[in-house]
Amino acid sequence: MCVRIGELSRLTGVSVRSLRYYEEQGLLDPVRLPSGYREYDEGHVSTVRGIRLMLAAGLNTATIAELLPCMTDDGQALSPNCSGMLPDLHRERARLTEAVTDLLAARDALDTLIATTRTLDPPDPQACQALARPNAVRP
Amino acid sequence: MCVRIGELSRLTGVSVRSLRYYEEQGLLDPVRLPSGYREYDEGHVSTVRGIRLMLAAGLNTATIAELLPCMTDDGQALSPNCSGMLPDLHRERARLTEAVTDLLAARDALDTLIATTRTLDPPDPQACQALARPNAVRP
DNA sequence: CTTGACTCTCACGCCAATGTGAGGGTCCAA
DNA sequence: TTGGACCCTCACATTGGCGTGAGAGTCAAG
Repeated sequence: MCVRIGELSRLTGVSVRSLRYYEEQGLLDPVRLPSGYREYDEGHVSTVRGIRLMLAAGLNTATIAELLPCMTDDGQALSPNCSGMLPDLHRERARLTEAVTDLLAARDALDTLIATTRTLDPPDPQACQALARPNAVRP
Repeated sequence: MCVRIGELSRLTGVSVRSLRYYEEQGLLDPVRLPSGYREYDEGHVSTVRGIRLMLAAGLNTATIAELLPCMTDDGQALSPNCSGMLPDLHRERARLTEAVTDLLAARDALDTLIATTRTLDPPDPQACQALARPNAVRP
């Protein structure tokens, strides 16, 4: 299987621009034809899927670049291939957990606002001038 | 209580630059002395804390600017002052929930990677070139 | 009055991933 | 051979929260 960048883009749903960017960041290295065209194979499809997964997890390209060499293509996706990357993975996991904690804390704050608002439910909604002025701040 | 920006920065642990930025974004409006100096009070301290909480939760300043006018300072937490914001609050709550879901999904993906790595535990650790690079983890 | 700490307002820089567009080659089918 | 689809390489723009520095004013202590 030999595809050029446009086809790989279609296969993966990732923009051509992003594919070139991943290459620039050392995440992909397609074969170059004499014309300068990039040529990819099935392995690259899996790699791109792995990249997207990790990006979605909030990892940056530098981290992904470290992890990729440790992964092998099992035909469907990438799976890790060496245990040395475990500390990195755990670190990233901790980061995600912390992010979740932050979000939940903020959501709790929102919930408090919502609950209190419901119980107060002021008889004079007009009292909140801010409703008329989108950008207004504390009066 | 009357503090200027440097002291507020010390009280909140937020940089002077950030405090000015929050003002620029409509999140704070300190009194201005004739000299042009900003002057803050205790209420601003709580406001800044609220801002940091929401920023940490991934809300942007525009959203925070919408929420802030509906809060009053009760010393520790912030409580709502108008019910007109309820739909917005619910919308933000939903967004936060979705963000949490996404992060958890990403974390699950990471967990899968971690679990697979553990079980594979390759017989040839040297195969992972990443381990030899400066930024690599545990030698 | 001087000095030094503090403050002010611009205004440019940075990061990260990606969009966008210019200007120009390549390939293939009609 | 031509035209249109595809590809190339720059290179600048974007978004948001903030760092940083220049040039200048303010203020209180010595």
